[in-house]
Amino acid sequence: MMRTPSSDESGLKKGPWSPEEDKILVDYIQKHGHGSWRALPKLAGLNRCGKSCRLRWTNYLRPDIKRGKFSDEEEQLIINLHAVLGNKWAAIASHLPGRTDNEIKNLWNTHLRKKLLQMGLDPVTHRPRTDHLNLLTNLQQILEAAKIVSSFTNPCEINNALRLHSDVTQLAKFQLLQNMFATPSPSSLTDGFLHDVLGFNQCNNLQNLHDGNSVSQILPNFQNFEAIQQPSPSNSLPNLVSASPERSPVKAENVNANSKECSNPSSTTFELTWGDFMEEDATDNYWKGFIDQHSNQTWSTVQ
DNA sequence: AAATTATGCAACCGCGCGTGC
DNA sequence: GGCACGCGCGGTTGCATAATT
Repeated sequence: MMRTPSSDESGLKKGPWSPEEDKILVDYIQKHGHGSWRALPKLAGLNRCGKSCRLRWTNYLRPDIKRGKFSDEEEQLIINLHAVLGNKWAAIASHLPGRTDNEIKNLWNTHLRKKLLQMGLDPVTHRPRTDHLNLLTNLQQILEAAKIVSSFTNPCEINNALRLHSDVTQLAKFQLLQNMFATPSPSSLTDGFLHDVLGFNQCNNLQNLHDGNSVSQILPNFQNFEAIQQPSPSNSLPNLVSASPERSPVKAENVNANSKECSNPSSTTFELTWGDFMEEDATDNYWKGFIDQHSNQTWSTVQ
């Protein structure tokens, strides 16, 4: 780990610290305090710059440092503090005894940032994401489903799978719009975006209308989606959802009923729960398993 | 089993701020 | 006011290790 030991043009050592160097630094500071960091290396007999000594001490050698895995409580505290303070790692660290700004910054960049993204939250604003990248992620999952659909040979399977695919597409669109509506004057909510990406026609003035309205007030065919949207205590949602629906059984036919953009609005007969959609990874295997299961059991009755 | 890719994290770097002259 | 210096912060790097192919 770390860099290869080396020295810069001034002859000072750089890179990882040896146990001997650590001991010299610890011994010196325990005896004399750090005083002037700039003067410390010479006084202690270290071939390092003062900056390197300060970093090594504050991030690793300080006796009050707490090492080891962050607890769930600590992680949640960091997320909460980050929502208020932003990337002020030192300020955040001051609320977590024994943790350094560097450690917290690393934790954020390697774990917490991804965690928020997976929850459909923007790691900068902590608000639901409305950017195209998130949409593309959702659409990618839909395309994965479509890929599986295309592997079917039974016309009945294809018909039912396409209906499911249409429902999921509608759901993704609905959630994207809902997140956009939650943002004051979202820059991405343009007519071009709505037409080209979501396929909506006659969306003039939607940008102006959105403030204070719910999605379904403007687009009535999404009423049934909105009816099932509820806040969720869960913090582990796949990218498909940005808003947080609670696990609640809903018949697929309800989803389909008002989906005018669905090529075949007739209802399906199988039952699915939103939990099936929301709380599993939308992977090939997941979709395959999901579709296989339903095609084997109830889909075959739909002709 | 080997090669490749992804991840974690200690350490470095540049910049801005505060302080003293 | 302007300059120099020291310090601390946040962003980034690059290596070791883990995971995947």
